[in-house]
Amino acid sequence: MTKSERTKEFIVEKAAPIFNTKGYAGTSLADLITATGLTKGALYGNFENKDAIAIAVYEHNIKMARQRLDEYVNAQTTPTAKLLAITEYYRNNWKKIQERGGCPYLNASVEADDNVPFLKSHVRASIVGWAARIAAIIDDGKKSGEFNLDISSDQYAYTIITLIEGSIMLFKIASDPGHLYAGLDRIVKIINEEICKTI
Amino acid sequence: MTKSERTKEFIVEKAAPIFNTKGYAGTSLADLITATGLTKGALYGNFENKDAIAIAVYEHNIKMARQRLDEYVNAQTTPTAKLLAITEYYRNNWKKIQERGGCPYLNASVEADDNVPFLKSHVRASIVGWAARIAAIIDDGKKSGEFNLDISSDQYAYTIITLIEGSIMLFKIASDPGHLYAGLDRIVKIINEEICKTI
DNA sequence: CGAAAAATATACCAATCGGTATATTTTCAC
DNA sequence: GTGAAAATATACCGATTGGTATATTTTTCG
Repeated sequence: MTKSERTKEFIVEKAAPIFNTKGYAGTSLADLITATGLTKGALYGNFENKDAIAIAVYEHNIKMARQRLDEYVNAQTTPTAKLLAITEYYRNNWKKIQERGGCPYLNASVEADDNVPFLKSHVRASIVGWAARIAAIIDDGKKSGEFNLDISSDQYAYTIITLIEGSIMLFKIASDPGHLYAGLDRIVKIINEEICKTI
Repeated sequence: MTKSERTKEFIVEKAAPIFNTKGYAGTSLADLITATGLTKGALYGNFENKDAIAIAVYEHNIKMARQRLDEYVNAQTTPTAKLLAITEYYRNNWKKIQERGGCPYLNASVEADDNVPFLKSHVRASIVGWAARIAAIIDDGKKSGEFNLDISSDQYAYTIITLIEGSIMLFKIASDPGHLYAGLDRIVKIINEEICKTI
């Protein structure tokens, strides 16, 4: 790993929580200089401009979120347990999520869709990717005979995301994890009553 | 209505879509000057500062959203029909919601919670108010014998909001009303299977 | 109509914005 | 160790930021 690569990574890591809490429009180069302890020259020597940093930070935030979630999911073997693990991840990590400024998918979605066009395609793609991973678990469950064959994997993947993001919004603004728990309970209910085969 | 009151209202109306699309941090005074056709003097003669305009705009956006939703709800007589009317409102108005820059609750929630502290209390209060109105409908349904007595009105109110906001997020970023429809369908299912008495 | 008051426009302010050109330092291969 | 190259720091740029002081216009009321 070259010096440049290491510095790039360092900048992204330091900038990540700033962008996720203050948003793209709310984050200034001065914020990044303070957070990294570097100078403008170092930032512009490693990234073309602020937009490029924002994109790298978003991809980093998503990658980290995916990794953390995967740790939970991959620790399970059955599709049912994997789906439930997603809810467990959020149940056990709401405090860290709050500290990090919330869900990067939600934050970036809301800011990017009208206001930060260069991020929109990245956000869109990352959410499609997330849904695809959940849908793949559901597909596995269908193949293994654990899940109902007559449900749409894609549809249920998006329902799970809807409930996660909607409840994170309420949880964040109310500073009450109860809202998050309620959303997760609803997901568990759907897994048990609709996704899993109820013989 | 004094001149000042009329001008204040005029400013708020013109500024409303700007703030809802570009966000607080993304909206500049220059934007407001362009949108209103007024000058800086007129803006600062009617509002103390940009924050005051943002608050007035948020309250206006919420008031309008509530009015539009109330038109749907109040057109119905039974609690069941009133709850379903909420979903119908979103089903019929997704295009306008998209044009206006999305749901002001969602937009303001996500931006305010870390970044725009002076708005946070307003957003929080308005969401609590919204949930209370939905909960009141559910309470009516309990009294009339239409709804199950053993469900939490508050809990179901927040579940409805969770599904609306989560699906608006997906709908906006994917530019696909199908995500919104799916969320609304889920609400209808919950109304029919859990809120309404199933004798 | 005329004068006081209210409202709006204009001109200005310091601070900050993102970005660049250049000087200096650090790194790395030989 | 040395010299070229890469990386970082410094100093600067014009544009824009939110905000204010003052001049001008418009409204209101007797």
